[in-house]
This record gives sequence, C-alpha cells and structure tokens, in this order.
Amino acid sequence: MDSKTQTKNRKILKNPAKASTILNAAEHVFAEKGFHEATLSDIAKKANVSEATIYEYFLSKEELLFSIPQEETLEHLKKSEELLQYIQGAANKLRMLIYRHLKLYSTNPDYAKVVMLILKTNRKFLQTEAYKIVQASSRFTIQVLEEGIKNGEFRPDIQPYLVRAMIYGAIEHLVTRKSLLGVPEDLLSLADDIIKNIFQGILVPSKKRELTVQVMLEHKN
Amino acid sequence: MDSKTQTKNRKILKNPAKASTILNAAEHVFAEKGFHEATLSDIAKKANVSEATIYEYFLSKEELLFSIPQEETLEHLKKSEELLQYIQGAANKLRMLIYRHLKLYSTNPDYAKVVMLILKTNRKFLQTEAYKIVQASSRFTIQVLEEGIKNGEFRPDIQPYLVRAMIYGAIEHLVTRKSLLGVPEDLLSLADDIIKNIFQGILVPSKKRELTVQVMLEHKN
Amino acid sequence: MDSKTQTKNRKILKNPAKASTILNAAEHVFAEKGFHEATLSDIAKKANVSEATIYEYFLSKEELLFSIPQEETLEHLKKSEELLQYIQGAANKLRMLIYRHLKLYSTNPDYAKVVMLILKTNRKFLQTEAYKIVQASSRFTIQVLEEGIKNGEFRPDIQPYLVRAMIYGAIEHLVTRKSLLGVPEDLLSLADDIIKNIFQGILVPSKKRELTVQVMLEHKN
Amino acid sequence: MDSKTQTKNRKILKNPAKASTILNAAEHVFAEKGFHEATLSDIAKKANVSEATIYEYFLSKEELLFSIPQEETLEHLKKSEELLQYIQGAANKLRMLIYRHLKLYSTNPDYAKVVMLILKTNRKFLQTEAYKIVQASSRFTIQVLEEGIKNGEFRPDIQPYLVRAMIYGAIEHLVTRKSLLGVPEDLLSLADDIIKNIFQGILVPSKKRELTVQVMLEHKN
DNA sequence: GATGAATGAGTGTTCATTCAT
DNA sequence: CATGAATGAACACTCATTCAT
Repeated sequence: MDSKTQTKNRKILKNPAKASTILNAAEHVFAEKGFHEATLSDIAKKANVSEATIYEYFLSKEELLFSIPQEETLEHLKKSEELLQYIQGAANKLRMLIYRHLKLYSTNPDYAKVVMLILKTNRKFLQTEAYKIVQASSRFTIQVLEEGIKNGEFRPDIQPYLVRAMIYGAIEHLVTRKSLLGVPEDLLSLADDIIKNIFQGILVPSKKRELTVQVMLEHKN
Repeated sequence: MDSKTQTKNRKILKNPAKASTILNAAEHVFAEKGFHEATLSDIAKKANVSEATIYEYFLSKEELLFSIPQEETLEHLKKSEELLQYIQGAANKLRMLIYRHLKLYSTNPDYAKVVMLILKTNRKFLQTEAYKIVQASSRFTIQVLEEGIKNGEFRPDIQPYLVRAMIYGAIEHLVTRKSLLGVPEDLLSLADDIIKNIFQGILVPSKKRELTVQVMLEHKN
Repeated sequence: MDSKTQTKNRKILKNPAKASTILNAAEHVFAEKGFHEATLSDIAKKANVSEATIYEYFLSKEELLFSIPQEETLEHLKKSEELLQYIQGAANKLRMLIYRHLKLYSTNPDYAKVVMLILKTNRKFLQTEAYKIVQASSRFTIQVLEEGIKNGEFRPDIQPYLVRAMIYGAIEHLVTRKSLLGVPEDLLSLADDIIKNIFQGILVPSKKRELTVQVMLEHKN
Repeated sequence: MDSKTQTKNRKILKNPAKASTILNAAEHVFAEKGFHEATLSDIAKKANVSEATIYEYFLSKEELLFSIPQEETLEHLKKSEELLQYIQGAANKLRMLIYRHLKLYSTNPDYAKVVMLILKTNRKFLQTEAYKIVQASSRFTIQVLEEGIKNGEFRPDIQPYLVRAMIYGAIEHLVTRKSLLGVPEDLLSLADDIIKNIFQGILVPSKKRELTVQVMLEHKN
C-alpha cells in the first residue's frame, strides 16, 4: 500500500545507526528466546530505546524480524557474486560458495539462530523481499552446478536442484544442530569434508577392480 | 518429568482412542497454523471434545505437541530396526533407511509439517522422550555407515557424523520445502537420486586418465 | 459472518443474569466517564467479574456499548405499542408517547447519559440492530401525527417529520442538559408544558379579534 | 485557566494565519473522524505543519478542539446582536434568530459536525470560554421570548426556557441527523416550517366550534 | 468422565506530548 | 519559529489453564 509507506513515516533511512542498533538487539533477543517468547520490551531494553521508538523504525514486531537478514544477506550475496568472477572452474566456485555459506552462519551465531530456528520455517517470510535475496543466493549454486555439468567437471546426470538441496540441507542441518545443541564446536572446519563428500560420494570407487584387470593383462604380456 | 506424569492422573491409558483423536486433531491444526497460531479451541473443535477434555489427556498445549511424534516415530523405528536384519550390505541398508525416512514424511504431510516446521526448531523438544526416539533412529544411520567403512563398501575416510548430516539435511531440506511451498510434487521419487548422489558424489571420476597411463605402460613391456 | 456467531461462543444466552450485571456496570461506567475514557478494567471491577469474562459475553467494548439500549428500548417500545391501542385520539396518543419518552430518560439517568452523550452521536450505532428499535419507536410518532391530521385533530399542513424532530429535539435537548448540567431538576414535570407548546404554539391567537367582530355582528342584530 | 494561557507563550497572536490554518484542518479532521479517532498526525498533515507546531499554537488536542467554535460563534453572535436592533417585533426577531442559527450550521457542515457530534456532549466544553459565547447566544432567545410575552405577541403562560429548548432542540436534532445521515438534503428550507410550528402549534384551533356557537346565537336572534 | 464457565497473566501497538536543535 | 525525534503511559483483547458440577 501507498499509505503504508507514507502514513507511517519511518525514520529508518534518517537514522540508520539507531535502526541498526535496534536490529542487532532484536537479532540477539530473538536468537535467545525465539520470536513469540521475545517481547518488544526485551528488545527495547536491549537496544536502550523505548518500545515506541522501535515502532518509529519498524512497522511491527514481525517486520522487525523480517528485517534482520536484509543487510547481512544482501552483502553476502554481492560479495559472493563478485568472487565468482575471479574463480576458475565450477568445482572451485562451488567450494567457495559452500565455504562462504558455512562461514556466514559460523561467524554470526545469533544470525544463524534467527535464520535456522525462526525464519526458515516461517510461511510469511517466504513472501518477503529478504527471502528473494536468499533465493537469489541459492540460484548461484544452481548456475555453478550447471556450468560444471556443461564443462565436464560434474557428472552429466546429476540434478542441480537435488544437489543444491543436499549442500544446503547439510549446512542447515549442521547449523541448526549447532544453534540448538552447541555442537559441533567448530562448524567451519567441516566445510572441506562436506565438499569432499559432495564431490566424491561415499562409495569406494570401483576403479580398483578395473585396475586389477589391467594388471592381469600385463601379466599376459 | 516423571513426577509430572504421576501427579496428574492422565487418562490417556484409559481411553487411548480419544487420546488418539485429540492427537490427530492437534497434528492437523498445528500443521495448518503453526504452534503459536493454533489455539486449544481450534483443536478441541476439530476433535469434537471440549478444551477441558484435552487437559484430561495432556498436561499442556506443549506436551500435546510433543506427543504427536511419539507413536509414529517409535513404530517407524522398530520397523526399520527389523528390516535392517534382513538386508545384506551397508549400502543396501543405507538405501533402505533413506527411502523409509523420505517415505515417512511423504505419506504424512501433516506430520511432516509438525516435525519440520515446529518440532525441529524447538529447544524444549530436545529434552523430550520423543526426541530420544528420533535420535535412536538416526543412530542406525551412523551404525550402518560404520559398518560400510569396516567392510570396505564405503570410503574409509568419510566421517559418519557428517554423512548423516548430509543425508538427513537433504531430506529435511526437501521435506521442509515441500511443507512450505508445496514443491517438489513427488518427494519419494527423489530417493534414488539422493542415494546416487550420496554414494557417487558429483565429480566425474578421473579414472579415464589413469587408465590411459596403464595402457602406455603395457606398450612399454 | 457465520464465523462470528459460531466461533465466538457467547454465553449471553446461557447466563443472562451475568450478562445483565455486566451491562448494568457498563451503563454506569460509560455514563460516568464516557466511552473512550471508560476502561474495560473499570467495567470489570464494577461488575465484579474479570475483563476476560466480559469478552465471553460481548464481542468488544463497542458491542458492549451498543448492547446497552437493546433490552430497555425494546421493552419500552412494546409497552408503548400496547398502550397506543387503548388510547383514543391522536392528541392523547401523542401526549402518551411524549410523556413516556421523557419518563424513560427521567427514571434512568445513566441510560439517558449513555444514549444522549454517546450513542446518539455515534456513526456506527446507526448501523446497529438496537438503533432500528429506536427508529421503530419514533415511527409511532409519525403514525400518530398522520392519524391526527387525517381525523382533523392536527393542522393539515404540518409536516410530521418536522414535528417529530421538534418533539424529540426538545426532549433530547432537555435530557442532554440534565445529563451534563444536572438541570432542570425534574424533567418529567416538563412533559405537560412541552405538550402544550407543541399543541398550541407560542403565539397569542388572533381569535379574540375575530370574536370581537362576531360580537359586533350580534349587536347589530 | 488563566495561568495556563500565560505560562505557555502561545504564538497564536503572532501568526494568526497559521493558527487559522490549523484550526480549519482540525475542524475538517474532527468532523470527518470524530475527536478520539482523529490524530494530531492527521491534523498536522492536513494543515501542512508538523505536530510540534500545533503545540506552538494550542495547548493540547482538547484545547484545539475547543478553539474551533470560538471565532465563528463570536462573529455569529455579534451579527445577531446587531440585527436584533433593526428588527421590530419579538416574533420577527425570533424568526431571525432561528433562521440564522439554522443557516450557520447549514453553510458550515464541518462546523456543524464538530458542534453537534463532539462539543455538544463534551462535559469539559461546558467549562470553556467558547461555551459562554454559545450561552450568550441562546440568551438572546430568552430575551426575545420574554419581550414577546410582555408585549402580548406570545402567550403569557409560555416558559421561555422550555420554548428555547424546543427551538434549539429541533434545530440540533435536524442538524445532527444531517451530520450523521445526510438527510434532510436542504436544512435551511425547513426554517419557515419550524417557525410556523413553534408559533402556531399543531392543533387545529378550536375557534371553529366557538364560531359555531356564535352562529347559533345569531340564529337565536 | 466430561465440560461449561471463569479468569490471570501477558503484550503488541498507538499517540499525545515534550524538547533539543 | 519550526520541527524531527523520542517516549511515557495506556488499553483492548487473547488464550491456556483451572475447577466445580
């Protein structure tokens, strides 16, 4: 609605520092208590502003929640996009995306909690601008996977949609566990192993048996 | 708590049919609206009982929520455990576990929503009896993975904990998407592809080049 | 909406005594403080129930307000309707209606305040069932006025709509003043004077001069 | 209070144009939404000033409301007072007062709404300077009525206080209906009929019967 | 055993008002 | 002078939970 934008004179653009303070407080409180359990009063206290002030910057508690990933995600996305241009090879690009994704959550545990425990399962969030950014981010992965298929790096029969689900699923699973249970201690160190598993699978390759055949041929000579 | 169970004379054992009716109603309403948005009044209406009656069978709204997976999960677990005994080979066993897991959610969309959108991100659920059953279930996967490593089916350098995260992560990611967005239409058909990816990875194997080298050696002889 | 009627299980029919208690409390508090200045808490205290209980009987503060005149007005209306049948002559009927109207407010000062100071100027009230009853009540007056015109009791050139406005206007004006200022002390005693004014107007009739002419004619004979 | 007026340096005198702009905006917004439903923000927007500026000219939202009739009413009063001097006869004077009163509201529908729907039922307004002006205005009516009684134009037994109530009551009733319901379309055209009713009443005069008697007397001769 | 009825406790949101600049 | 920015104070409304019958 037009009225929404105009009637409510939000000062978020006028004083971004305070908006950011509120956002950080909200992130922290939401991370700690969850959305419904957190109160505006909690957030106001944490941000050292009045509850009314929060409403000067955000339309509602829910909009405040949805505003949390906006900045962070957009910035992350742009950086990833930039880096993709400097990296050769789909495998290397994918490695970077996985690594950065894990790092994003790893270095921002509160943010991780908000995303994994609150936003990811919120129906309304899916209709949000912020969510579109998240979507864009995951589209990169699809593109890189397709690139890898095209240039022969990746199996031609993989389904990018499914592989992405596995990559993100693994990361989300781990970050969620970390958020809820505190384990594993060091998320980031898992990146390489995830990548290795994604790349090579878990089966012992059948190459060896083929190799054995070769050797037998040698004996024949 | 134990004391809680004993202090209140719960009649859940006396009239399991009604308890089950309530549980089903709750599952449906929670799936549709989410935990906080669903009201006891909604559930009571759906179950054709009074709100007070719900409290005859369950201690609280939260306990009602936590009771939902109990039956289903336990049954699922037992069946899996049984099947594991009849299957030869870690790969085959793993395939079965993945398939059954995906099928469980696939055939119970309401249950899937409750688990994926509500329980999985609930801190308190982790301290629940029901959760221990879930844990037990996922312990099978670890065991199978270890078995596969031991008998040479799986790479010796895989980390079972991580592989499990990838398997469950992928499934959860897909089931969550299905729960929220309705896509993909047919979850179950993805099982084989997930298994294939998990087993073989996405990289095109470098076997071919190695093979070429062998051939050159043969000529040398 | 259907949902409104069914979703909210109002117990107003089940326990009319309590509904009435609440209504009386509301009438008193609204009369004393006005609608916006009165709080649900005030009313709950006055009625010796919890605020939540009020919501078991009424959908909202506003609906509570609008429910106040319902009973009283309907009862008043029916009685008036009945009495009309026993009275001969439009003038006598009108006298009764005026008298009863003034008496209604005169004996229920709280009710008078609610009607005069709150409801009468409330736009939404006009779309209410209760208002339709009020309308019906004032329709009697129109009918009686028309009857009086037809049978020659009232001037044929009067406009019933306007006369009604004058009658009710006068009453409302007086009741409002009484509600706000406390004067005049005794409203009811004004009834006869109002009636007299309405009936005869304020002008000294010019009959006398005409009469004189007649007399002169007599003398002439 | 006097102290209030002096403590705060109100600039209403310094820039009467802006004060008037605000007052007009307030009149419009109050008329449209009612007092409680209107916000200072609404008024500020309508007046193209900031909310804080409104407080430079008026002490509070309520004082702003009470300031609305001041000018208009005073002007109206003075003009009426002047006209009274040029009119002969109490009946003619009363006719003028009624006509002008109805015209005042008729030509200022926003003002009419503010007065009829908000101010007239506001307790605090009665303690206001502005209200005293209104009172003064209605005192003219009393004076004219008394004059009419004295000089034989009006019945000697009418109660001026009551007649005034009827006149103003009728006008208020009609203006209120117009404000809320939009009918009748043309208020001003009702003036003559109101006057006629007030003057002559609604009863068919009993002259005729008396006249008949005279005629019989004539026959007797 | 089942429930109608009552409520305590809690919270997001609004807005008139103030004041430093 | 004008106002942007901040907030204190208030309140209607909801709902899980209890308990007498």
